[in-house]
Amino acid sequence: MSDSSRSLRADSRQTQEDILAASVELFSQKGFAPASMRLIAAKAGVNLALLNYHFGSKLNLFEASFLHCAAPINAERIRLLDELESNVADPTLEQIVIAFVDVGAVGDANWSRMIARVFVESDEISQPILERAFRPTLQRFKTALQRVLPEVEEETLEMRFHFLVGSMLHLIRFSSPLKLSENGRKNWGPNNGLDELVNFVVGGLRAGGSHPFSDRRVAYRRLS
Amino acid sequence: MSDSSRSLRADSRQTQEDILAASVELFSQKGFAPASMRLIAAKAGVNLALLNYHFGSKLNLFEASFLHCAAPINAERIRLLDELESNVADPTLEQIVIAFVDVGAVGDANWSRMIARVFVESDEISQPILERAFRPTLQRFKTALQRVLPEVEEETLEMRFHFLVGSMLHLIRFSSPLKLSENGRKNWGPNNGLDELVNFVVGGLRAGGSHPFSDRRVAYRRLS
DNA sequence: TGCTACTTTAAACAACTGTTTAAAGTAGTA
DNA sequence: TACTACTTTAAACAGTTGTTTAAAGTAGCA
Repeated sequence: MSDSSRSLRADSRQTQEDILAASVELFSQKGFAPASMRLIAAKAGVNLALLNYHFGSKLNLFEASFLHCAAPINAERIRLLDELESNVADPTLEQIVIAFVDVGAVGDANWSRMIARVFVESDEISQPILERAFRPTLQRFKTALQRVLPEVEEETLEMRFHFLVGSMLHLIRFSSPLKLSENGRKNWGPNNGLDELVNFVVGGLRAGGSHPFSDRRVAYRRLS
Repeated sequence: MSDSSRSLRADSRQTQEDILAASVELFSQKGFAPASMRLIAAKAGVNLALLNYHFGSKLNLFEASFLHCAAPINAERIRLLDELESNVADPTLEQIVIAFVDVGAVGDANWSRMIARVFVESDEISQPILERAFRPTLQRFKTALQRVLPEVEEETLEMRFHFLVGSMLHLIRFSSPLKLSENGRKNWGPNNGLDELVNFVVGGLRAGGSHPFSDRRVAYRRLS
């Protein structure tokens, strides 16, 4: 069973790769429910039953598709952070953010869209998958961020990291923002808006505000 | 047909309200596809055929559910902004952001989750619905933001507004961030993290960085 | 060649999907 | 009471869903 020279012929591996490529494309574009097994099988050019034969169930296939994209992306993130910390005396906040956010270089555009998709599936599907896949990476970056932002409280930093992820996922989800004017789509410039994203989240992570929102809101509402 | 005293008895209106309440709850929690018409009908306590009778199709019901939540929320946003601009000589960036972000006071928690859900459905479903419902509100706030942030270029500001929306949706989607440590969920403090969100996006909107990302990345990558 | 383990196939399964239909029910009007 | 317009109901429609099954196919080994 574990003898790799006898089991797993070349055809089987190729089949599994074809299935994964097709499912990543369809899951990332349509989401879990609308991407049917038959659609995936057709796009992969394989028999329908092979999906269940090789991956067990649709949910397993979804998780496998996610890990197929998330693992190399997170590995690259860690690699960039390692490289940064071993080569530079004092990594800047910007450099750390870039190492986390610039995931487009790994795989194709569908890979990051696949990850973004998992974040918005219903909790039963996404929660267990996400926590296992991302905790180590998030922990590493949190530590790195704490070093360059010692003045930010730990809980505040975690939330700001959370917002960073939200901005990034939103950028991945939409190739362009909801258009504000009538005349078509805006030009996103170079890097698909990544440079603007970095500026934004660096500003957010560094934000100084510490007044509790509730006080300000009360004060503001009393104006009227 | 437009005679309101004859058509639309009380029972019919009640039925439609029950259907809308149930569909908002199920659509917001499960998304479009997994929330079946039968599930919605059961939760509303009405006959299955009434959903199509009153709303035409599932997609129409989805759109109606969205508008049921989005319209009052956007109205409240505009109202707060109007109030702000007519009562205060120079509204601060923080006040404008709060007027946009503090949507929890309208309806219940499902309302904002319903809106967040539409943003992550597939493009065919969400794109036309979103643009029509949000363009006026986004335009108004964009103008208000431009006034307090004259130093930020228009396109940059639009993108930063885009990231603001992403952070907000992410906060709505997750009641708590992916936990970074083993010991359960973090405490989100008062206002469900809204105060932290405001600090973060205000910092991001004010961010000074204007160096193009591509240059920095090249420089950074050459370090290794 | 016969044997074994693995892979692929077409067909079928039961359950569920959104939607429609025709009939029954309801209430106000003439 | 008969008439009208509107609402509700149970049942059925045709199509799709994920998954399973039994048979056929394939390749390496004795």
